[in-house]
Amino acid sequence: MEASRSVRVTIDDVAKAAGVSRQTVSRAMNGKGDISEATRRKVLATIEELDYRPSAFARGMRTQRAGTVALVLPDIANPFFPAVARGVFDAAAARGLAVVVHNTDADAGAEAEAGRAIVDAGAAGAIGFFEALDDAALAALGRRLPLVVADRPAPDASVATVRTDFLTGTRLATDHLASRGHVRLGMLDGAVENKPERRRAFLEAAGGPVVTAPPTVAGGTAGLRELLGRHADVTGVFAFNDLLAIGALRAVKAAGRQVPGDVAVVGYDDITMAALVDPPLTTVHTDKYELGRTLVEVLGRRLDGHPAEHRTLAPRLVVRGSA
Amino acid sequence: MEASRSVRVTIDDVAKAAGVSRQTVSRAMNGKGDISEATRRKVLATIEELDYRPSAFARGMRTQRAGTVALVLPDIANPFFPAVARGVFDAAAARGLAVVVHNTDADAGAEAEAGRAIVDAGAAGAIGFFEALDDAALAALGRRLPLVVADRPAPDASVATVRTDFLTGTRLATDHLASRGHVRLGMLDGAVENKPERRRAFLEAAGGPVVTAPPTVAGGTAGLRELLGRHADVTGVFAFNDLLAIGALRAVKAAGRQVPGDVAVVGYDDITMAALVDPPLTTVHTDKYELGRTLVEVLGRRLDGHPAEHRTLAPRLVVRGSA
DNA sequence: GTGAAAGCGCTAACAA
DNA sequence: TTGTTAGCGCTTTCAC
Repeated sequence: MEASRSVRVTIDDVAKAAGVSRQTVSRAMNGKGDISEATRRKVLATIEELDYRPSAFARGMRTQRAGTVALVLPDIANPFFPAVARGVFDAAAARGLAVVVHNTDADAGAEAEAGRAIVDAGAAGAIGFFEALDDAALAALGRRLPLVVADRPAPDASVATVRTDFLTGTRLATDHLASRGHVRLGMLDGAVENKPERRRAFLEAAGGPVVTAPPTVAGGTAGLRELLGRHADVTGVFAFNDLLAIGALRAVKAAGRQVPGDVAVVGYDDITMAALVDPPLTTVHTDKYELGRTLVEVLGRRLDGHPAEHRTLAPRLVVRGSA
Repeated sequence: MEASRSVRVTIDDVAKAAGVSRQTVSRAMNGKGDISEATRRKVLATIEELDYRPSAFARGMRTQRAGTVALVLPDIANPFFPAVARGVFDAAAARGLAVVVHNTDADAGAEAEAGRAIVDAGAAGAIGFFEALDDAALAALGRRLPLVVADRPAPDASVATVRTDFLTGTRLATDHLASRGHVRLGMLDGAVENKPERRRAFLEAAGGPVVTAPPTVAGGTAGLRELLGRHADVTGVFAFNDLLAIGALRAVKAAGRQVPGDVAVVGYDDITMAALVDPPLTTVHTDKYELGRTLVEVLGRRLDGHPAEHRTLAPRLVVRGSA
């Protein structure tokens, strides 16, 4: 008893079995060109019967396009991105698209290399977070295939975008801190390329000292120490993301001070962890799943021949215990 | 001014430019067959010069194998998996493999469908967590392509495995609780298919009541209430994973009782969140990144013609505040 | 509405 | 060591 020799069922086998030509089979399965309902049905039945699966390679060779979309992101281990990715996977699966993930660490070289790999692979399109690549390179990529970028301005009319409204989100945070009586605010900004909006919005809205740190828990701890060390009068802290905010929370507590009594902290993103730390983090919620879903939706419309769209997702403040 | 018309550079263009045959170009870039060092260098230089990129489709059509590996997992939004995925991405990138991710929600139908898609796409191999698919179907998949499964016994000699040692991990947890003076232990088991090991190990090692709940924070909260409601004498709780454990922590605190004073909790996995909750979670650490890396390594050896291997990763206990 | 011919770009097998 | 031949399975003309 041996494993069944798997000889590939080709379009010709189906054609022969259904008593039609090869192109008729192609027409039946792709729904293109004129074909009588009767033949169509017969062919489809034969396909089913023989369990025929068209070769992605052969098809790609003709069309120069695979049924694959690329998802580019800095770090899947950063809790913001899995939630986005989940939205991408679900929406892509619903459209019958496979998703190839490229992890770049927000490195310009890695992002460029990912772009090259994506083009070489003949992906139907690409979506993602390009945090280091310059506009020219991004626009060039957008000329090679349908491209939707997240949380970044379009470098080019051909590139679609989906953005979360940082300005509003930041206002939400600083207004909340102000409403709690904090007059001197500080910001923990993430050391991330191409993301000046939150800082700019903070400076406009509240105008306090800004310390830059890696967007991690450890970065938040170090950053907060530096911030309060240099500006002892700061009582309200706005962080670039929740990881930084959680680090800040820990630093405040470690210094023997109270949150939010002595120092209030507001984060950004509302990652799962935010609700579970002590005190629970007050943060600006962005719908990460929806962001992922929308990226695919916008790409899908692009694939269907529509022009590049630009969507914006509205954030909202979630008040918990930290501010 | 128009976008540069992108006419594809083919192997024939390179051959012509280098003054050799098409096959020689193929040999030069794939390092197969005999070729003189001089020609090889010349061809490689020409490739560079023309910026030639071989067509993945054409290559796949000949070889019936793409430079792609599939990663199958239940839910990228569950914090255990991003860490594994990161290890997979890094190791795959180092081998020049692209990674296609299939999110299955541990649903048997979705896992089967993912398998079909993987085979159809001509993936070089597949790795992942099949939590619902039966052994027969898994073995069948393993016959179609190199397959490495995580945290599950091999269904077949052709299927390689990488597992974390649940038995040892569970012992570590129950022994620790015992050493802290807890005589009556309970377990919060995850409602997950094909994962009886932790429960079995718990029953053997400590033998207390087991409550099953969805492996989430909410599940842990509900599960702990049920556990303590039915078995008031339980003072030490072992959870299937950290999410459940964190939920349990919250339930204990919500009931006005102390952790670890009244009830001690030990989790499993050591997700990032574990160190950040209050009290910090004592948990069994498994190296998720290493798991992902090893999955790719074992697949790579398979791809290089070696037989299916079986690796086991050792867990270790991380004592924090909750037990 | 359907079929025949052509060819996408590559590599395995064989010939030189 | 290098070149030639053949063909992977599909879709896009174009003819009927």
